[in-house]
Amino acid sequence: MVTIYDIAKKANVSPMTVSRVVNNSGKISEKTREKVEKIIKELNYIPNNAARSLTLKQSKILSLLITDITNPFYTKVARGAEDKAKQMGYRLLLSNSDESLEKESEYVDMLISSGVDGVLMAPAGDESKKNLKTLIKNKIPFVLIDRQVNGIDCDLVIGDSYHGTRQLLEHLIKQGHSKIALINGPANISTAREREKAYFEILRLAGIEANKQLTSNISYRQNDSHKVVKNLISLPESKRPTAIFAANNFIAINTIKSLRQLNVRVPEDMAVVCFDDPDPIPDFNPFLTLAAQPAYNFGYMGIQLLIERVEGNGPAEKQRVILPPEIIIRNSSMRK
Amino acid sequence: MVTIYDIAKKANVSPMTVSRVVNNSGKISEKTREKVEKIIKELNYIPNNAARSLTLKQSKILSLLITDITNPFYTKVARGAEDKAKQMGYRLLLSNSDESLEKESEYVDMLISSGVDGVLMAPAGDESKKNLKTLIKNKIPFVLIDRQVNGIDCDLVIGDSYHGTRQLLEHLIKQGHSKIALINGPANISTAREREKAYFEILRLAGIEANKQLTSNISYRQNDSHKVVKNLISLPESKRPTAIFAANNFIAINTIKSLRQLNVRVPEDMAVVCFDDPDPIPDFNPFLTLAAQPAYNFGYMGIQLLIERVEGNGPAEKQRVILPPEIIIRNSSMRK
DNA sequence: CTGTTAGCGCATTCAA
DNA sequence: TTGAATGCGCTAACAG
Repeated sequence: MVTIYDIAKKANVSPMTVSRVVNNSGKISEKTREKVEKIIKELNYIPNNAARSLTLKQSKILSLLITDITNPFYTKVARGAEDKAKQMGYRLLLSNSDESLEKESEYVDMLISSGVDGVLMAPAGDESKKNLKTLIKNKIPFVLIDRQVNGIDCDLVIGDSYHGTRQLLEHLIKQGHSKIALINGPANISTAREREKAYFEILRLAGIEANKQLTSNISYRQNDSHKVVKNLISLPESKRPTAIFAANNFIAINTIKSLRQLNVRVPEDMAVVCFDDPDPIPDFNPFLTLAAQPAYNFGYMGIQLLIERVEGNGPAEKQRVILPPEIIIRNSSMRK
Repeated sequence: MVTIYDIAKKANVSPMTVSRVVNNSGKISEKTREKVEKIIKELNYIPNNAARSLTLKQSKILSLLITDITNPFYTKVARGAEDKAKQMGYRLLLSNSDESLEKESEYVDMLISSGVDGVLMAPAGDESKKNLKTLIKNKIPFVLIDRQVNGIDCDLVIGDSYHGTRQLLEHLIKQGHSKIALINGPANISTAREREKAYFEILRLAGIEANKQLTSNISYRQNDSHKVVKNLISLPESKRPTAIFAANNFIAINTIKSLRQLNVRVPEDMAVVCFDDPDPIPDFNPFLTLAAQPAYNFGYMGIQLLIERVEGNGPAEKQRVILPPEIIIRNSSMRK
């Protein structure tokens, strides 16, 4: 490994001078700078970050802790986060909590131990509070994306569940649906709670009586929908829904898979709408009606807020960025 | 920040003893261990990795450097890599080269500077040789996945382009196609070269005269296919292909998009097959006929080989793992 | 079984 | 404008 000492010796200067050249700090004569830089190139010197972060107490590494890297939503978040981080001279450590609190907890410890400067996190659920407290105790700034956590006041980049839900449901209602089921994510995740609240409110405003039998909570990522779908289908005709509002993309896909297995046609027998595009390439399967969230921006803006905190030039009060979804109406919800 | 010194003082032992407890190394009396562990919990001590890697010259961080995080193929690779890394007590730094040599080069410098113990990498192309040489110079072990690089002898986990191509083409031929176009990835990527070689060989074996006009090279990830598709379509009927072999999932999707825009029906007017599933959730759109590669295993085994190298218990000779694809025949290639 | 010494590579502080 | 001393938090090597 090449160190500043090697450079220093060869250049006949002190290690400190080399450090100054590398970091562009202090005053250096043009001559020595050139001499040192030449040798740096010659020897292929690359600074040792472990040493640097030990002295500086900062690593220029940020962490993105998400819950499901296979979900195109988070994949785009990662893209945005990475781009912004790179642009600002930070590296990004990407981790995956798998919607598991324990995994999240393990990762948080890892991250602290790795000395990351900040964490951009989609919390696994409300119980993530414990992990966030750990971050606070260790003075590591964090920004939450996509989901909030009760009792934690911090910078946020979230979507607008209310308006997304509203537009989706109003579209269904306009299509003539009044029995609309909600297959929701877990109740301990803020987005699910918000979507459920909006669901009931909007039905009420539309003069539709909501039926608790039509709502359920399952995982955002595992394939738990089959039983739920079966239940819905087996309801007596008078109660059976004609439309399903799936709280996210994976639930929607698995729901449609289940419906197909049960020989229920979409959209003829059942309309389906959801949040977030399941497709890595947009518009390839122009089928699902959905509320597309600007995932890339969740990541991009999230990192931006985070870096402001890390570098200490953010405003005193916490910032809440709310990004509106775009409703895309396609076949899965259209009466033929 | 809590250090071993804080623990040591409170426990009335030496820092070294604390270190031993933390690392489970050496002999420690049950009594002192308990005492120390209690205080560690009490003070919420988390080891400082920068310091540790500075002394140990290893960070327990591996890097996964891929070319496109939005591609479900790599997303699954990341999953596999992460799972194996975690299981072995390593963390994973995930980076994205965007198929760009310069980005890759920047990342390689970053990684070295971060002191990663090893790199699992899908090289952007043959010119990645330069970046790999940098790794070698810095004595950082690496394993290549998905793609090889001319002139670099190293551990590999790759797919079987020949057999995948063969099965795909034989299927098309069995369907009665003889004018089969190849829309390939860039010629400086090994998978593209291998698929092209296989393409010509298999056509020859089948007694089909290949026509260079029917083959082209575009990017694996950008949407470059439109012009190519247009050209193919505008060929005189006697030369116009009836089937397209797309070298990867994104090319296939973009190709189909273009075909739709040009009012060419798939599969009625044009069959399409490709490598790799474009869907994050398998079997949701049971449409594309494809050679599905075991992406998860690319990552999982890649990390396994890498850790063997990192820890110095790999075999002397380089290991080449070749994972066969699974052919999934669906509608996009079926004559009605 | 436990403690002391020394040094990993770098940048801050102070001195020249 | 440059350099020397010092310490960041940790562990290997040695001593007791």
